[in-house]
Amino acid sequence: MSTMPAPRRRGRPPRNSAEPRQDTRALLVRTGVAVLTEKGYSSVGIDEILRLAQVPKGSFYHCFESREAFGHALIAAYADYFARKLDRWLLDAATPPLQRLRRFIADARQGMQRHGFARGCLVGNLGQEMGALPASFRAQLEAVFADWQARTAACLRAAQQAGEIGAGHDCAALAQFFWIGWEGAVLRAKLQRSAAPLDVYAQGFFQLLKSSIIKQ
Amino acid sequence: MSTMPAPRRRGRPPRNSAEPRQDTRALLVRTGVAVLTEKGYSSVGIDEILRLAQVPKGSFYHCFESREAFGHALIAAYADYFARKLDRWLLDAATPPLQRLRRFIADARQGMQRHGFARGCLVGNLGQEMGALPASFRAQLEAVFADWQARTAACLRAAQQAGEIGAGHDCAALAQFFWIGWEGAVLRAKLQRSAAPLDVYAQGFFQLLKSSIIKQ
DNA sequence: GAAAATATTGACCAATCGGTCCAATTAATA
DNA sequence: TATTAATTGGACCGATTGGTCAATATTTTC
Repeated sequence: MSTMPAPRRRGRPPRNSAEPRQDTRALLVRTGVAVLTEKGYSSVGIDEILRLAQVPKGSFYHCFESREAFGHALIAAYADYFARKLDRWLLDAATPPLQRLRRFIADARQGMQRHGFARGCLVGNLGQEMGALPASFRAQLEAVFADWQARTAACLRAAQQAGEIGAGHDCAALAQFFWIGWEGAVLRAKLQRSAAPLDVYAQGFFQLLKSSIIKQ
Repeated sequence: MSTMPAPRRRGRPPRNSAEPRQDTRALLVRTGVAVLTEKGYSSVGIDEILRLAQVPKGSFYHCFESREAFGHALIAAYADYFARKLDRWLLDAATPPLQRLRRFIADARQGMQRHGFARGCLVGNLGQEMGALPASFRAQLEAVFADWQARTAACLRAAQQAGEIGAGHDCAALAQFFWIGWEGAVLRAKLQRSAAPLDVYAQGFFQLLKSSIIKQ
């Protein structure tokens, strides 16, 4: 988070400057994602975001209709950021498919380490909090998982075609399994402030990939 | 939750009646566990518990020093309840070890279904929220996972001795893997309001157990 | 230059938060 | 019966919550 000066003038913004003053909105989203990946939704008030981003309350409610709308925007921004990250690793044609997955995991691991294992996954956090969240979040969160799983399944099918994993595997089910458990691993890594849970989980998952399955 | 009448008289309680008036405390713990397994810690205020349990605030602060102390009591109660549940299944000598684990999973699955997949795991919930929780919770939550994993590892070792799983497996690591991923599965089951994530995860885990491992 | 459009600002609001405090009530003790 | 211990009950407190709004500042359009 670059808490740069970003003077932010009042009054109607000049039309030329890129989008119609998306600076403030983008700053709020960046700050919000950073805070919510660490603390979740329920425990973070708007004022905390505002204080960190140095944005007054009026500006917030100019950019977002409500806290709930802000939450939706954060999920969307995070999902998009993460989908691009997944593609960067999982579509790298120069690398064997299974190795791509390993590299994504290593990248995610490094990301958590960089933040001292304080930040987890925004979607996982809100998923866990679903019982206390506005109902509108549920469909959005489910869709994000479905998207990530689809991208992962495609990579696993590539691995299958490359002969890296057995033809008997159900790649969609494997991708589902991966993301179900991976979110648990991120949870534990946060709790233990350690990469060990990520490593344990990754090792087990690749072990599972090695097993050749006949019966579904 | 049996919201029985339980009139709860004021004034000094009679000494004979079991423990020195543990009714109110136990009621608060029961209510708290029920609510927090669904909504987590951060989003649940004391007043909500009090309203549900029909207990006035003065009684709460007579039983617990603070909301934080209440949280610790809830974790302890839940961990104890769950450890007994684990033992009931995993130490059942009349059943093959792997079948014991399957039965525990089936029981947990049934438990979630019974509550319409609204309630998850208290320890998982608070673990996810750790970034927003008082620091004192961390060690307690870690210890609970360590305990559950130890009980599970013992069952896996029994399976190993019975020849149900390969001798090459590291049972402690497998148990760790199981609980890391299982919490993720519970999270997803809550999000999707469906048992499917539990089933997908369980199937993958038992598939992993079937694979014989040489290299650790 | 006047008017309209757009964005910023922070004081303000009702509701709720965790927590305090003490009167009221009842049982045990003397 | 008087005193003390234990527990209930709920009014109250300062702080914080999500959200509103009128005032202000700036640019565009006429």
